[in-house]
Amino acid sequence: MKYGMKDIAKRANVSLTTVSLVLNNKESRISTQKKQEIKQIAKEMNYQPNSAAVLLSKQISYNIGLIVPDITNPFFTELTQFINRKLRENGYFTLFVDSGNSYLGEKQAIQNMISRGVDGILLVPSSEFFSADQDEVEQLFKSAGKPIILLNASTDMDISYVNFNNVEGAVMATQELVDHGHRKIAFIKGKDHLVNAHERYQGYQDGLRKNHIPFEQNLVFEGDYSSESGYHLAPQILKHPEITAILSSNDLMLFGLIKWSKEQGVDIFNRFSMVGFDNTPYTEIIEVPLTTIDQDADKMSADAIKMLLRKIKGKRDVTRQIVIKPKLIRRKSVKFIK
Amino acid sequence: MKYGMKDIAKRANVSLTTVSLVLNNKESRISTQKKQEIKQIAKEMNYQPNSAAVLLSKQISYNIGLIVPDITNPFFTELTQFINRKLRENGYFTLFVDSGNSYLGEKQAIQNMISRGVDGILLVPSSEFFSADQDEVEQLFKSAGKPIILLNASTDMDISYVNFNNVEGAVMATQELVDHGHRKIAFIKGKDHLVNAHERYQGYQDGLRKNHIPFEQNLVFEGDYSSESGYHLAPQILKHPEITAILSSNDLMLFGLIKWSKEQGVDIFNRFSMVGFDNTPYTEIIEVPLTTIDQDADKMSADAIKMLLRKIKGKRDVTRQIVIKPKLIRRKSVKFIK
DNA sequence: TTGAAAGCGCTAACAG
DNA sequence: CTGTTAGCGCTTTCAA
Repeated sequence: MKYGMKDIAKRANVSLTTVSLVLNNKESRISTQKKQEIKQIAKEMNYQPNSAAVLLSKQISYNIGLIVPDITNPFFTELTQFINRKLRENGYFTLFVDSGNSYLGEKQAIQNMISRGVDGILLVPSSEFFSADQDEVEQLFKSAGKPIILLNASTDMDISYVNFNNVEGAVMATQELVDHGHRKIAFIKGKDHLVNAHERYQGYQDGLRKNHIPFEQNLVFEGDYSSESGYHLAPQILKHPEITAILSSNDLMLFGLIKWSKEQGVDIFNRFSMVGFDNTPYTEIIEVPLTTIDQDADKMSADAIKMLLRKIKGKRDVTRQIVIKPKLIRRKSVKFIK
Repeated sequence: MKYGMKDIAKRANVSLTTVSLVLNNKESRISTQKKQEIKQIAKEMNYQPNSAAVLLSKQISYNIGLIVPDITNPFFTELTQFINRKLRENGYFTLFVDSGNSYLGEKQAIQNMISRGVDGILLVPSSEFFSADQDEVEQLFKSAGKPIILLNASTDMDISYVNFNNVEGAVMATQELVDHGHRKIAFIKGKDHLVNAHERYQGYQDGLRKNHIPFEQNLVFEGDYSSESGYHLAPQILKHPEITAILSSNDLMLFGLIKWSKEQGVDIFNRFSMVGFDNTPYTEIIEVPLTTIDQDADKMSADAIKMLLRKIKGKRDVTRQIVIKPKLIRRKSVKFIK
């Protein structure tokens, strides 16, 4: 059986108000004795507040929406786990949606979440997000009426976000390769409209320039961050005998490449030096552990949550953006050129 | 600005009821014209129903709770993604919680979800779940007052579940190894109280017996399904020169073993034939692709959802259990003994 | 120190 | 065919 405040009030011979007051630890001059008693009864009856009712009257749900493009991507998996835990520690619950990497999915998710009364939303935008009509997006955000924060993305729009410094990361990665004597470095990029993809591409070019290595368009290959796309790109890359190293916009695409090589019996690790992006966990168990750019997902999440909770608590926080420094993790996939 | 039914009613010069009726597509003799008009206005005002209010009056939230022990485990990741999508297709939203593999986490999650008015819960129990007091668990389920279904687990309690036939899977795996000439087969088991772990252990023993191979207690090692536990078990296993093959209760523990070997420079793939459990995606990109037992997570999820929605819709469904046949996926980690 | 009552946005009898 | 009204469970102002 499910009991409500009314039942407790009856059992304790007090009014509904009294019960509400003590169960919410509100300032009041109710005798300590009565307080104890009421709390005791509530416990006995296994009282659980009906949050729909609370939401309706307080307009606070203690629910936060989380939208990621693809939970299957280990980087997002870790992020989700961390956010879920952190939110719970702060008394919030997670409404989770995997947008299926589509803007439509994101839009529906946002509207649904708002309709469900979330107090705020953490959005890791898909690659489609930024190719959607900017005005529509801003409209969507405004009409939500609740704070929404972007993770793992930057934007010119008047929206708060926390992101990594992707340019810097890619420069570091490129430098690492150059330092090992590589000059013909292939780059696997993501779709252009994704700001992160763009920035990593930018960093790759900057890194080349810094070292006076000419940029060659035919050494860049475009995937979509999925393992499959790396898989499909593999044969094209292998066609270039001059390439000695590969920098990939993320680990996953490298995994696809590796899978293909495995199937074809080519010794990819011997053929190329490689560095990835994301420091995805499986990077450590593959044949030769991958050197990669670590994006501290936990820090990003923590910052985003802090920001969101501040906004929720009504601190008239202006739009802010946080940019986090990436780190190079050296493992075994980069070798000196022969 | 956020508009409600009242605003629409005012704008359309009709009563609240009328609006509610047409927006919910209820049987009514309201002129088609008025219906169109109202819907039009609703669209213009970007009306989004307040689901707290709906829930409060209808007692239906169209929210389903999903609890998994560890979203980081690729098997659960895939499950989560599938469930999330499937539920959305059915008009439901997912309240997600990573229980951190603890019974306390699960209990809190359940209570929280109920308090938030979910219509039902899909629970993938942690390894702690079954070591909790059975009576308390049954009590918890009863007091929830909403249908709860177990995934990836079996139980004697009066609870519906869908699970794989783990015994059969483990027998198949063992047989595969035996068929390749192995007789000294190590087994990495999970914690005993987890029924699945127990069943896989059982299957391993059955498989041995069927082939008249004596069971040896000192060839079995206990982990907890995490990659770390495999990592820690590695040195112990390597101490046994007689072992030629390893059957692991899941892929993850094998991954841990591989990681350790990598660090120590031992050629683990050459040393042992191995078969895992779960057909986790990364199984394909590691040095030598893993032979494993495939558990069709999508089928399991689909069955569980179907079952749950039936219960929610009030079909007085009795407690039912579904058991799914596993499949052996042959890759490269099993070789004939020399 | 405590209680009555209005209201949050929507649904569903019941009346008209 | 459409409107009135009484809740759903809880919070909060105001009064006692």
